Amino acid sequence: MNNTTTLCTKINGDSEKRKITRELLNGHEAATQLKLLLLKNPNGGSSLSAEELVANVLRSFNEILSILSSQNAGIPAEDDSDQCKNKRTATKTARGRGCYKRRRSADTWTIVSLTADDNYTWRKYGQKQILSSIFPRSYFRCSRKYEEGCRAIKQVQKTQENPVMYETTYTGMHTCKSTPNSNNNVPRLLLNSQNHHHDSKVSNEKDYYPIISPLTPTVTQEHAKEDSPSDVGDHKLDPVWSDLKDFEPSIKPSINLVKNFGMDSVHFGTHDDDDDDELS
DNA sequence: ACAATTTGACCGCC
DNA sequence: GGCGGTCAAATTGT
Repeated sequence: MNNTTTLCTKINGDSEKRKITRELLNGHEAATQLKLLLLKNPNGGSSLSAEELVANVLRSFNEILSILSSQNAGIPAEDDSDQCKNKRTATKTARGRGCYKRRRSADTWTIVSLTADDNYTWRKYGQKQILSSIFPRSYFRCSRKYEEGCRAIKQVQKTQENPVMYETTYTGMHTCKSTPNSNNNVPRLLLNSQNHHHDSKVSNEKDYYPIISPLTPTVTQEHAKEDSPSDVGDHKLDPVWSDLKDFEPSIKPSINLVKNFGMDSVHFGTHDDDDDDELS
């Protein structure tokens, strides 16, 4: 894969490569054990519990993402919206409406999962019907954007191939200090199972959230340029599990899904676009 | 009353 | 000019 090659060129040093490889393998192994665990035998031949395995998977990928993010750390976030006000002035939009600059080369990470939920609080700011898909694309930004200047945004869209799956593209890292959940690295799939409401803060997502456990997100990094996606690694995967609590009694893991957690489905790619574009 | 979402308009990029 | 991303007023929810 060229993407992988491209990624490796950005890794600083062999030790990090080795670490990434190790973590990928570790995560893969944990996912495999989890698959076995969930498929049939409660103990799956593993000495670890499902929660431990999941935590292991998450930890591995978080570590990787953290490493990757460190490649790009230190690139300062640009201030929102002010400069565009200068640029665009008041000819059309006195308050700067429509005044923005696209973020073409920010870090983007795509997760294909059975849920788009996560533990961050997102504020929906738009939804559009996209030509390439019959399903609308929803746009979210971190609810702490204005409080803490957090620049994380995400796009959520059902996949056409498999409408129960959601493709969530995260752009930029969380610069807010919000800790989405106190159980940051502890999957909650077996916790709080009684309630059945997908009331993440993003209410409209629940319109098409599946009530199926998001067992195996496919993570794709499309860009790795300006911000470090560590937040993505630190927290974003967790959310995936948050909906499990709703589905816990009837988890029916899919082999197909599980296999997505194999290394083959973790795609890290980079786009070499210019990186001066920013959201307004 | 405040917060979050919806939705049409606006704008940049291709 | 079309498409996709963002803004913000209006609407809805808590």
